[in-house]
Amino acid sequence: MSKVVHVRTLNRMSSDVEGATGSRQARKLRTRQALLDGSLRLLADRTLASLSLREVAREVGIVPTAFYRHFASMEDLGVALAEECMRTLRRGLRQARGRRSTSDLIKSSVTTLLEQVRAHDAQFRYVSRERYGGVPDVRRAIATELKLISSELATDFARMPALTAFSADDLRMAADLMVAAMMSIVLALLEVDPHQADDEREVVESAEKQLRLIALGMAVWRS
Amino acid sequence: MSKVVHVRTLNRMSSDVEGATGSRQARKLRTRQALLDGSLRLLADRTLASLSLREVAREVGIVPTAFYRHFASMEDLGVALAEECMRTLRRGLRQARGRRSTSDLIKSSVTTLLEQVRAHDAQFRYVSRERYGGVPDVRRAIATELKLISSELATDFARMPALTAFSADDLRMAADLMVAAMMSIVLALLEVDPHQADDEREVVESAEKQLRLIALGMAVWRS
DNA sequence: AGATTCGGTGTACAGCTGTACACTGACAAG
DNA sequence: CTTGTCAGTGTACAGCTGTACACCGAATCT
Repeated sequence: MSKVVHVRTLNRMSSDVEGATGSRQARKLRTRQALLDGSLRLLADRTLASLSLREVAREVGIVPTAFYRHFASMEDLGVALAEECMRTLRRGLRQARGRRSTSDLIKSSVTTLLEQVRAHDAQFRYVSRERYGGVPDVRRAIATELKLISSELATDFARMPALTAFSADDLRMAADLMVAAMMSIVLALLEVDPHQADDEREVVESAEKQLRLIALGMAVWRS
Repeated sequence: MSKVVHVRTLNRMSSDVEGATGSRQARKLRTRQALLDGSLRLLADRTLASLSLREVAREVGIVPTAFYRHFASMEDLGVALAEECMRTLRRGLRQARGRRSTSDLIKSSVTTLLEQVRAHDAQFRYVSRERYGGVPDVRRAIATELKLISSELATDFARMPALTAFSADDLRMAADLMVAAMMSIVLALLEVDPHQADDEREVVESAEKQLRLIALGMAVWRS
């Protein structure tokens, strides 16, 4: 409510207000980002398909027709949003892989995953909701990024001395399984209430065991 | 199109036409089922959230307001549809487990899964689409049924001599992982074109390997 | 045979949707 | 200083939505 007035004001006032400063293209970029952020806010517990153009325009405080200055359609917005979210996610995972503690790789992976999910709740919710339910283009965008994550993991596997017995195909297969398991863990984490520390711990422990089970299988695998 | 006329005719004509026969409650049940079937047809490549009451009424050839004689809302219809689909799926899986070939359990499981997916394409699509994207009640209905499948698998595991080393919790954990892997296989199968036999075979083989990897892990697991 | 139930119909309305069209005024370029 | 660009505005409209309301007529009950 107040937000609407806020932004609307920003684009009108001459100066001294953050929203109205910057070059024209900078301002355009800012409202574009506002559209993405506002959509994500509205998508906290709904599907993209059930979100109307007018609604997001209202949320960011622009008139409906102005939406078209930034996106050709809601579907377009959805794709851009998916790409932004997946970029965030992939960055998080890469950073997670970077600080691998030698002590317990799996434990630290799950911990980092938990941190990421809690830090980027809305993004994870959007992606997991649209991954299969969304319009084709959004689905494709997400699938592409997930494939990327999977192959990054596969090349990571390839560098591990313990996994020299794996063929390239099998590395891929194992990475796919690992990613699938992690996605189902993400979904379990999203469903549990963070305030219920016990429930959360239970999910985390089960997740660690599942990954350990897969790792165990990989240790005795022969291509 | 012609369907609309068809059904509309059925409910009007006096006799000799299948649609107008039977007791009143039988007829009611039949249109209720028609609503479920029609919805599933329309949901082939869309979300429940994007499907309107009027649309499904049109599809089955009744007037919009008549919808309320059968369901209180589209959400209600969605829940009923989810339950129906999951019942079908669970029956399929149970039957799959029944005819376990001693030769290769995993291979026959994947084969049966493929058969089931191909036979009940629309149901699988609906469930996997609404599993995370749907309205809360529909999600809950699906989650409940999946938990059931998982625990059926867990009790199955419990009867296997090779898995006596597993605690009850760990059996559950392993079953959850197995179900998660199978769901991701289902999704891969839904995405591949059945006419592209090579692609399909590739997915099947990868699926078998993934399940084998998990089984291998279970074989060397110690609670 | 008469009364009741109830799946189905048709009309109606307010509220929302996407988007076409003409506009304004601050910025950027010449 | 003039001119063009373009993110934003406001109005307008047709089409869709859910659902309230009054009604009908065949199956069912008494």
